[in-house]
Amino acid sequence: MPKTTSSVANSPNANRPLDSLYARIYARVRRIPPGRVSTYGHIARLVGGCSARQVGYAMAALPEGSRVPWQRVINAKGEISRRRHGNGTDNQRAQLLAEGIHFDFKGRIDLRRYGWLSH
DNA sequence: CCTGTGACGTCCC
DNA sequence: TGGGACGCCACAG
Repeated sequence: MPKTTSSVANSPNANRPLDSLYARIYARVRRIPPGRVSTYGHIARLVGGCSARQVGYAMAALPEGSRVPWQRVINAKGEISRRRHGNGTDNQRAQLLAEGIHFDFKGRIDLRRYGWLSH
């Protein structure tokens, strides 16, 4: 067994997905219903043992066409977080609009209205 | 091993 | 209300 921690997909726990941290993050994200959103930090606290940044990494690591509703995870300010590489933000906004989520004039989502928190 | 980076969050002014 | 500084930490090279 190699000492170094490899990537998620190649991790030694790959055949035990529910034991991997990323899988627990994904499981939590899957529970956000359509038309609602949660935040990176909130998911991190619910899962436990990880930071908001890691949740962002987990979302970035999702393969294209994943069943995980990553578009429902936004930042604590109610904004769609900007990718450094690529333009996935437009896609995310379009998907959320399609779910009936309203963006204010500054492009933000009202978490008091759409936030799926404490779940 | 060391360093830079990033789909974040909290504080402070 | 807004923007910058800083903390954070897994990953990749």
